[in-house]
Order: sequence, then C-alpha cells, then structure tokens
Amino acid sequence: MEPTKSELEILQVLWQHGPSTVRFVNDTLNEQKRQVQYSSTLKLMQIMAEKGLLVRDQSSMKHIYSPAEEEGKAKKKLLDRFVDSIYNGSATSLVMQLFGNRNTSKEELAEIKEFLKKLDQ
Amino acid sequence: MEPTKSELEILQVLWQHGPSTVRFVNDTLNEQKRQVQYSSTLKLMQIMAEKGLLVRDQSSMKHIYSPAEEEGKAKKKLLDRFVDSIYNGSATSLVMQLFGNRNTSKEELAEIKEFLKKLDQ
DNA sequence: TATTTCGTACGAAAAATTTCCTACCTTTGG
DNA sequence: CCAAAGGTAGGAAATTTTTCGTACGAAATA
Repeated sequence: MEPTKSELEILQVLWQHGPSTVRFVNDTLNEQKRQVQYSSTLKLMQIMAEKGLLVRDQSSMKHIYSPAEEEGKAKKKLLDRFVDSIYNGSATSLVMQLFGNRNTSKEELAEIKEFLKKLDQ
Repeated sequence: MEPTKSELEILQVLWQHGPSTVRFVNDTLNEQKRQVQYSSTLKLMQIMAEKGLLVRDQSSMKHIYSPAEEEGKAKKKLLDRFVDSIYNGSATSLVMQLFGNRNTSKEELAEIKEFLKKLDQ
C-alpha cells in the first residue's frame, strides 16, 4: 500500500528511531517537521496500523509501533514507483537528470563511480 | 506549486504530445491510463491553469493548454523534492539503492558510467 | 484516597482532491 | 433554419486525507 505524505513522515521517524510510542513520534514531528496535535498523530498511526503500514504492540499500556516494512525495501518501492511514473521506468534518465545540472561534489561522484565499478564484478 | 497525482498525469500527456485541447488529453488518459469523464478532465485542467501549472490559450474556441514549466525543469524539481524527503538529500544513496539489487543491463550501466566520466571534463 | 497526568478510542469536522451533472454557447451538417 | 455535435463554465457531490475534540481508563503522586 502506498503511504500518503503524512504517513511517510511518520514512517521516517520510526525508521530513524526504531519502534516508538505515539508520544515520541508526535514530539519528534513537532520538533522536526511541523506543529501537530497528539490526537492527530495517534489517529493517523492507528489508521496506518489498520492498513498494515505499521505493526502495533499492545502488550503494554503504551502501545509500541514499528514500520511493517524494512526501510530499504519500502524506499525501494517508492523509488521504483517514482521512476516508473516520472521517468517512464528509465533509471538512466533519472540519473542523468540528477547529476546533469547539479553541483555534485567530486567525492560524491567518485563514490558513485566506485560503486558502479563494483557492480560489474 | 506541487502537482497532485492526477495533475501529474495530465502534465505527462502535455509533455509527451505538446500543447493540446482538453478533448485530446482526456482521450489520451482514457486510452493510456484510466477511464475518466470529459468534464472531470476539463475541470482539473481549468484548476491547473488557475494554479499556474498550465497556460491556456483561449484565442480560439477550443482552448489550448500547455505546461507552464518545461518538462526537464519540472521533473528536476520533483526529483529533488523526492531525494530530499526520502533520501534526506543524498543523491548518492538514491543511486545506490536504485542499482543495488536491480538487474540493470550492462548497456545501461555503461551508459551511466560514460555519462559520469564526461561530467568531470 | 483524591487528583492530576498520561494513555487509547471514537466520531466528527475540516481540508484537499477528484468526479461529474447541468446549463448554455458555438459550430457543423442536413 | 434546425438539429446534432462538441465546446466551456460553474457548482455541487463524492472521496480521500488530515486534524482534532472529547470521553474514558490506567498509572503516578500528593
């Protein structure tokens, strides 16, 4: 299932900090992103759990939520969908546009080249 | 301004085929994407024109709509936003994930390497 | 024990997005 | 000229997404 924009924010917090309570996620959102009411975050996380985007541990009173999918996998899916919908499935054109008129550091470029070289082996 | 999902579909048609009438866009959507009523497409394109996403030529009775922004520029913006929000701004991690566990063809990889090489010069 | 604090649940409202009905005008073909 | 076909405009409805008020229970604490 495709996370909405707000859902993605919540996922990011959980990926970054690991399984968390609603309180923690809400505080983090308020610090890092934007002002939002506790009950809004709660509601959204409950919905996400229903949808299967999050897994909820209710064994203690303070429920603990975790992402249902591992960060890399989930992001890969998002990335693939992005490539499909915007670049018509061509990863190459994406990369070209990404670095085409961007001031990418020499180090970054070197790192990528090194990475690509290793892919061949 | 950030195009919504449906708005993006319309933009794609216009980028692909150039300035078009609502009728043409609607027909294309119905062929390539999904069933949608003419008046829905019309309405959405009118809204997009108001928002400044499209430019409308009303000189003739059949209005001609064009994307307000050139394809490359607009997609670059979308891409940058995507990198920022998903990969925390790191184009490198995006590329690595993109090719990490993907069966990319040798040709594709060679092309990218060639491209990166040229960037240095 | 009484009170305050902190948690979940639920429903509804608000906002954003998408869809379509209907009215009405212009053009085209008979 | 008249009817049919094809266009725009506008409002309203439907859907999806987001937000929050409120009720209520459990836990901590004075």
